[in-house]
Amino acid sequence: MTTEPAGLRERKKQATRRALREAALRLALERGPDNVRVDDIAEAAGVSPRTYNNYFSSREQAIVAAVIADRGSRVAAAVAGRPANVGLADAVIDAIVEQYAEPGEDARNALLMITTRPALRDAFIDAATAVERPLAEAIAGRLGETHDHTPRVLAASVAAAVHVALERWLQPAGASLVTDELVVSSGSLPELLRSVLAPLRPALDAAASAGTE
Amino acid sequence: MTTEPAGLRERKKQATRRALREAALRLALERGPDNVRVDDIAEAAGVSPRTYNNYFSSREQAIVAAVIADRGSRVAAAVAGRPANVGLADAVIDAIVEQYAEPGEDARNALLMITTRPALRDAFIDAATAVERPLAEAIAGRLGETHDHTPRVLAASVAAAVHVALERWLQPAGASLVTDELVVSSGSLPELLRSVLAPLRPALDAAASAGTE
DNA sequence: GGCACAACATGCGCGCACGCAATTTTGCGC
DNA sequence: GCGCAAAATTGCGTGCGCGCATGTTGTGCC
Repeated sequence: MTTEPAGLRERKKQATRRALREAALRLALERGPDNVRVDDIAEAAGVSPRTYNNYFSSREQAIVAAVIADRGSRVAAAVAGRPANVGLADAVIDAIVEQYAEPGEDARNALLMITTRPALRDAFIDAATAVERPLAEAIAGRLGETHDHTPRVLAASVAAAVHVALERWLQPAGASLVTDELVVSSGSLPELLRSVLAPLRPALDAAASAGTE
Repeated sequence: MTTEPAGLRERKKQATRRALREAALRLALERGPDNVRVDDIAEAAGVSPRTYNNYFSSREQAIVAAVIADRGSRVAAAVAGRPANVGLADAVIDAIVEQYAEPGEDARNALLMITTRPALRDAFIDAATAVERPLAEAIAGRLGETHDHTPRVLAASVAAAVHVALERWLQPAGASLVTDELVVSSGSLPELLRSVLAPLRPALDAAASAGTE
């Protein structure tokens, strides 16, 4: 299903893409992100600097992409893989939390580097938008063929909530607004994710029950 | 309430900001957006080019800002202004639709220009994110003092839905050729907005009823 | 196999975004 | 008024994003 044989053309493209993002991350970790120019990444990946920008539209994107990789499709697969008797809300929320649970040791200090540089931090947060499209298709699969905007909107909302969670999570110590209250940047990411996704539960449930009626 | 007297400092800043965005839009309409450099905008507004980037982080942002202006605070005000007996969902949805109903003749051909240039189109769509923060506060005001993430998440979801609507609205209908001009594919924007916001209704209602319990 | 075409890689050039440090303006207490 | 600290403006320099024109490589059709 997900195994497209694909032509030589497509395979080379994917190879170049992964070569670029891995080179970007490796160099950034070795010398620090500020001491890596686009030219260096391109050279390390064996392509011209101009070609780099055919794959990534910013320097930060490549570094972040190496950490995120294909989180989008993994989330989509996780949603699709949940048994049919669990509700849509649980399927989606569990899939998100599961895929954002941080794994490897190597990814951990990559994240450490990312969170310290504002530009990288922003790119990382924005990358959450990438789940929207695959997630929308997975949701559509569970809702049956509704050809309105519901799956897109739900997926976009979930992505937006994740966005909020990541912002909160990476916030150094926000200068609070009018009411300064003890806002602890707080607990684990999974916990935070469940917390921000909770308000969307009614919308997910409603869409699911509307689909099965 | 919203009328901060503000010091001279803040007033001059706002004046500069509006001078910049209005100059940007005017020049873009006069000569076409591709024939306007940031230096021109800065000069027309009477500031240095470097200062321009203290206010707007891209050339397109200023042009788009002139059309959007303070839609964020207008939406927030509209939400806050709805009588207390109408539900949160209706308050929010009506406020959004109302503020996105296109008014002036001048704004109309500005939109025409924006929709044709991809860079401007993207900037315009992304600008919908600006409603998030004011809307969150307005929602928080209606929900009473819940100090969890609910208002933020709901506002972000609404913004995301608007995002989807704008994408759909400005999409040149699939892989269309470059031949068209001003093709607004599907129905009216208000209609589209109500359609994409409908799936979020349960979430808004649930938050409201949880607040009043 | 060869040929026409489409997709991709590359070089060039132009503006642009932004960090940094120096300079001017604003707000405030005296 | 006076002076001083915070904030805003400005110039400069550097690297970057991308449109365009051109060379190169994979793909479908006969």
